[in-house]
Amino acid sequence: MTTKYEPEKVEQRARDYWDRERCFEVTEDPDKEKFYCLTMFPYPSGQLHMGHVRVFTINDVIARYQRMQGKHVLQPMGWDAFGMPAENAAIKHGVPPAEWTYKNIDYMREQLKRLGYAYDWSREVTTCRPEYYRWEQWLFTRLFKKGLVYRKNAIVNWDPVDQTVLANEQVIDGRGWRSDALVERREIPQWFMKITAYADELLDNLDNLDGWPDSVKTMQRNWIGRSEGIELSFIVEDEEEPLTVFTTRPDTLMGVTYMAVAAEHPLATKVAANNPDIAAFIEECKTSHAAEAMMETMEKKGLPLGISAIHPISGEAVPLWVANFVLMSYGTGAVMAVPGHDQRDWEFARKHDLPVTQVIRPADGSEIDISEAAYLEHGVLVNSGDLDGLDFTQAFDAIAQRFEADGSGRRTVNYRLRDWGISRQRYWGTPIPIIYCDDCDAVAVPEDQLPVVLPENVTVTGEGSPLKRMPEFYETTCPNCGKPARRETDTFDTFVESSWYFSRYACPDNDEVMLDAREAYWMPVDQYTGGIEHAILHLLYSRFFQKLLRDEGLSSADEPFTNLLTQGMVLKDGAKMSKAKGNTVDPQDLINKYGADTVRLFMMAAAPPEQSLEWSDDGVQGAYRFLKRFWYATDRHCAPGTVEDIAASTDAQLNLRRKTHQTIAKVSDDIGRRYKFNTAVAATMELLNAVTRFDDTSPAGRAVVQEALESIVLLLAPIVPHICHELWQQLGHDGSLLVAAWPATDEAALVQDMIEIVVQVNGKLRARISVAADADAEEVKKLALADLNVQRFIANKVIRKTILVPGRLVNVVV
RNA sequence: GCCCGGGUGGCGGAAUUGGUAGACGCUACGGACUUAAAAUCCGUUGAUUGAAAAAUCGUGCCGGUUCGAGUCCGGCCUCGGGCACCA
Repeated sequence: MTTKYEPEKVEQRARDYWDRERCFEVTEDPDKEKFYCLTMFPYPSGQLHMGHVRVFTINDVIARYQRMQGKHVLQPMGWDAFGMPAENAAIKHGVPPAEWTYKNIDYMREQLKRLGYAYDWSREVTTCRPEYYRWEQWLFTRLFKKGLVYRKNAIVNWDPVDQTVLANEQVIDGRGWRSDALVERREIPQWFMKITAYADELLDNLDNLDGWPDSVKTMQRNWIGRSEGIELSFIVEDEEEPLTVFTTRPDTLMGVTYMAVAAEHPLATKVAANNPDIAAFIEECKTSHAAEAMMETMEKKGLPLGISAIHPISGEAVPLWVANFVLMSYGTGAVMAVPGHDQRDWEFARKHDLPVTQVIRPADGSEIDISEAAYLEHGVLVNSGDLDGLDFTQAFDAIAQRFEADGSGRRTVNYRLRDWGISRQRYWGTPIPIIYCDDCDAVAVPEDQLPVVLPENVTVTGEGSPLKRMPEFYETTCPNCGKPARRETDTFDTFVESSWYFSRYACPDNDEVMLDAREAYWMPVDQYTGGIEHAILHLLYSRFFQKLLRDEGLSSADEPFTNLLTQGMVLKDGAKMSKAKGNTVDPQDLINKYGADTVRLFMMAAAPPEQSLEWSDDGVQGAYRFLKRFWYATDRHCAPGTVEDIAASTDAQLNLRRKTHQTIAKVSDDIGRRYKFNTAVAATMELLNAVTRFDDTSPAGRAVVQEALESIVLLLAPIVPHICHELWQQLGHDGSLLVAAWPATDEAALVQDMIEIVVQVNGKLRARISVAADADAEEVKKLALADLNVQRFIANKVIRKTILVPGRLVNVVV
């Protein structure tokens, strides 16, 4: 008699067991080897989407596998609970963001539990709770006193109708997403964290992150963008202040034919005062988008300012332009243009009939035509007076010395990385703990007045932050002088919360200190898994925060994440699934229909973790069918009763045993080293197929099947834990599968007498031959040449050479 | 525009260090079982040629290195991610 596979019931029983036994709650145990296994925590958007299921399942598989390896595994879960969607929902439905968020969290927590993830729920962290964000407010005030946070003006997207600051994604074709008004660039004062102070360490430490993908490290290196160059000053006619520029190519200095400043540059502002054309141009630049991608792709425009700088070597006048592609926030807001040796300068010069001068020639003496394109390579200087003939390094040094001698320039290092602007003019975020006093300026909220609690019962309209309309929030007194003062109403960028939550999981209940001794036990995270879209910002900010925490004496770890796995996106219709695009797929339907194990299995079988995965409803059936086959195969095998331990003897029995141990070896490598869960699933499917085909109910045959099925249960336990929990007991085991050890490969079972060798002639496959596993090279070649089909292709030809790849192939070259 | 990835049958993917291209699964088709359907089981499934044995072509495009290239090199095309206020 067979029992039906009913995933709903099977999974309920497994979950009840794990809950009852508190299987996944861990405490610090110095005698055990810890393994901290973490995914990027989710934003509580309402329901889980396929991207969540993918990343959480990947991480759960690793956590459960490591546990079977005997590690003491911590896998926590929490909520990145502040953010824009809650405000958008509030505008749309009139529900306060807090209420909406907590409701979503409750629903999504149940979904996660239904999926059977091995989380230690006792450590749950929710970033919108004061007991969490108070500590980042506290850290902020410490950094403020240390000088690592400061205030300066920065450009934002301003919606003049809604009277509010817009995120880049809320600007659509230059217009506000709700008001449809033309968006303006506006400068407002904002708080910044000095990430640039750690630029070199963030860059250098990448070399030690062996457990990170090269692609992510490369992206971060390029993002930091360290470049060595010279900062030098040009005297501007009739101006007191010289114009300072940074260049990595001082060797091209004699090729400077014009200079350009940003629209926001003081020189441009000054000229605009008496020049309506320039004023209009600057005004036009104000309506452009704040995002760099937009700046880089828009048409390069500029106007001559009508004033000139003096070339510091030749003494010639160099015309000054204002241009929309020069960024005020990068470098000095001014550039020297060398159209002969910079492609963008070249194109701009062509368009505006500015002279193009060649000052570099190729070192190999080849001819170039500067009128066709800019020559970008390093070479030898020409048309540069006494610098002619120098190479790049010599010219760099000569020019650096010349400027350093008279104090008008210096060698310096420039970074593409900018300081991190953390102010947001939004309500649903951590209040920035600053008080503004007319006499004392900006004052940090004293420690004993923290946290600054965000009021949760508010109405959000979409026109500015509700905090600005709440005197009961912003009216306060100066902690310094006691006079009436005003609280900061801006909140933190939500990346602040996600930059240290992984440490807080170690001690989420501590209301005395930010981090305690438990942090030292668990940190750093051994395995961090998350989307590739976070390759730069979140991961770089988290690395930065780790260094801040270390330098505050709160942690001893230099880096937060030892090993990083970046999973690809789940795409729908070729695009990233996102709340904004509304192309999400709700996995709940699939869970209801097939159970969590089927969904987990399908996600793992469909693609390797690092690749993006185009979502399709097909294929889930296959995963479900496999689990049913697995269930019935075990059921059928167990029905006759106890299995005796009898050694395999027939060829078929030995073959199945070999397949079993080949599979153990393969899956161990796939999960433990390669993180290729799709091929691990395929291998166990092959093994089950072999079990199903194996037709031998003799005592020895049943013993071999018992071993094969037990192996499948153990190998699949991390991926489909519920069904394995039940089948493990059915196979006669009393204890929990969770404490079972990962299976070991029996090398003796892998031994084969005969192996297959491929025979090629001139690299083309012509035959497969069977040879003794211990046959020597000559014997294999002899057998290869003796094959009839091989003979057809080498007949009447001279064998020039024979290549033998031991155990694999022979290639006969004729 | 710049940086980082990807492109293999009808589809998702496999091929781990330059050595059998298409494992495993899905779909489709054929068959078994059934009064019937569902479920399940068995078989076929890159293209072309062939009765078969087998042969030729084939991993986005063009070229190169090699006895041998999906894999390495050069140049393109195309799709995806990131570009600092989506998370």
